[in-house]
Amino acid sequence: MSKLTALARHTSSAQEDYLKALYGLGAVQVAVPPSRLARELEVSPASVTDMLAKLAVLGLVTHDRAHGARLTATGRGVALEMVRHHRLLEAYLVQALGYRWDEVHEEADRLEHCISEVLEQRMFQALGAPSFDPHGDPIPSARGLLPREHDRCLLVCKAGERVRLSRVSDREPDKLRALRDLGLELGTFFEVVGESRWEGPLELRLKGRSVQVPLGLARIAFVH
Amino acid sequence: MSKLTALARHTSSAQEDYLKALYGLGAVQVAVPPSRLARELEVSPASVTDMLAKLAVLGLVTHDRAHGARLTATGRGVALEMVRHHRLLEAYLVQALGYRWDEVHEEADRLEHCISEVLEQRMFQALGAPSFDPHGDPIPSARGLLPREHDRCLLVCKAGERVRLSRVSDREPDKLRALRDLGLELGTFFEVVGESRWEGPLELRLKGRSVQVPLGLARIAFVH
DNA sequence: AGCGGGTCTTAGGCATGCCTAAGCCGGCTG
DNA sequence: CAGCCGGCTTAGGCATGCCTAAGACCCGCT
Repeated sequence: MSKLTALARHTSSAQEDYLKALYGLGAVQVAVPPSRLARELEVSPASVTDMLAKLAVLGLVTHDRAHGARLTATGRGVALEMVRHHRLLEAYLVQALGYRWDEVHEEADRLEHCISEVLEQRMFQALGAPSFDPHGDPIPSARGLLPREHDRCLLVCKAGERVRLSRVSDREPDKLRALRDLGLELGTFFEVVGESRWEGPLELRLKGRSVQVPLGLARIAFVH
Repeated sequence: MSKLTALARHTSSAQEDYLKALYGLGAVQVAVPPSRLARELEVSPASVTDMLAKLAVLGLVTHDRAHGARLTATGRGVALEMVRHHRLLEAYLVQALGYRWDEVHEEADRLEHCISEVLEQRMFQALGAPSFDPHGDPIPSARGLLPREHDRCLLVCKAGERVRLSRVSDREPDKLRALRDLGLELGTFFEVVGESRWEGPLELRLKGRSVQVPLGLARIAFVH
């Protein structure tokens, strides 16, 4: 099917962005309101209406006013291909070319639209068939299956919990840099010493040191 | 200047294609007729007129009806950046990801427009500052300087010459495959046993074997 | 039930990059 | 010297993807 979609498809990079965003907003399970998509992609609601109409004609989404937009099986396939490209690229840039985890998102966002299936394969093999990207997000397999993760946001952890950093949002480079500066990398083991109270920072004990984590950083960090 | 152009610029990938093509057609030294460019890019002459007008407004080309189009210093800079991206990508795909020399051109043509200067740098370093791409074309330095080559087309070699394959055109994958199948790789040493006569094949002696090279292949091969 | 407000869509426009068709222009040839 | 032919440009159109402004629609609240 990967080959079929690749042949049957002439998706533009804008279309791919919409599909990927829909996937990220959960449009496989639930209908996503256009306004949500517009905010996500930073375009006007009118543009979303336009594009959803086009994607519907292509059979990539279903769309009715009452509920919003949902991905079809085909649309989900294209979206997953983009997600796979994105995460694989992030992994490759970090592991093969020495990028830091806060540098890769933007680069991957551009490249994900223009790599071939061959290049995807070669990177995948060069990395030894990785399962996760540098932010701890799972890399979908070629068949589109995602290993499911059961992590929780650092924000909801209770004092006394001993956990490991399993995943971070890849969106905000500056926050990623800040987390690393605090000593938090993927896999870092630590104890939650103090929960957040009155929107104050969390306190962690990490390699013997005490670390204060502001709310905005805890929000993008996930543990298990 | 590399940084200046990168900032001052918002060149589209179409514009970059025109500039690169102009560079390839020698528009640094001589004026290139629009028809030549149209053929090269496989677009209509009218499209070329349109685009040249836009590029002229941006100060990237000069263009008058009498002579044709020439690159300005800035336009040459952008073109060279694309050439550098293209050749570096080709080198990277071959050396780091196991591509064959006939597989890289198309991939590089897409990627050259969307890699950052950072990625360019990292690939360059990962390869150990290479001077040539897998087809023997020189990789322009960041400052835009080209090591100049003095090779000759295999077609004009005389019987008895002992030479080394130094460069091949990267355009036609099937011809590249055929050359490799004949045992001709970059650096391969051989003797020209028989020149082409009446448009027949050349005959080479290569590692003790006698090899027939059709005209169409000899045309894209260069030696020194 | 009626109104208000937010959401979604329609209508009309703009920029990019391509096309075809038609006109212009200049140089070569009869 | 005139006419023709090929190359270049202009004019007008189309598709994509975005926008703003204005209308339609729905839901909840009074």
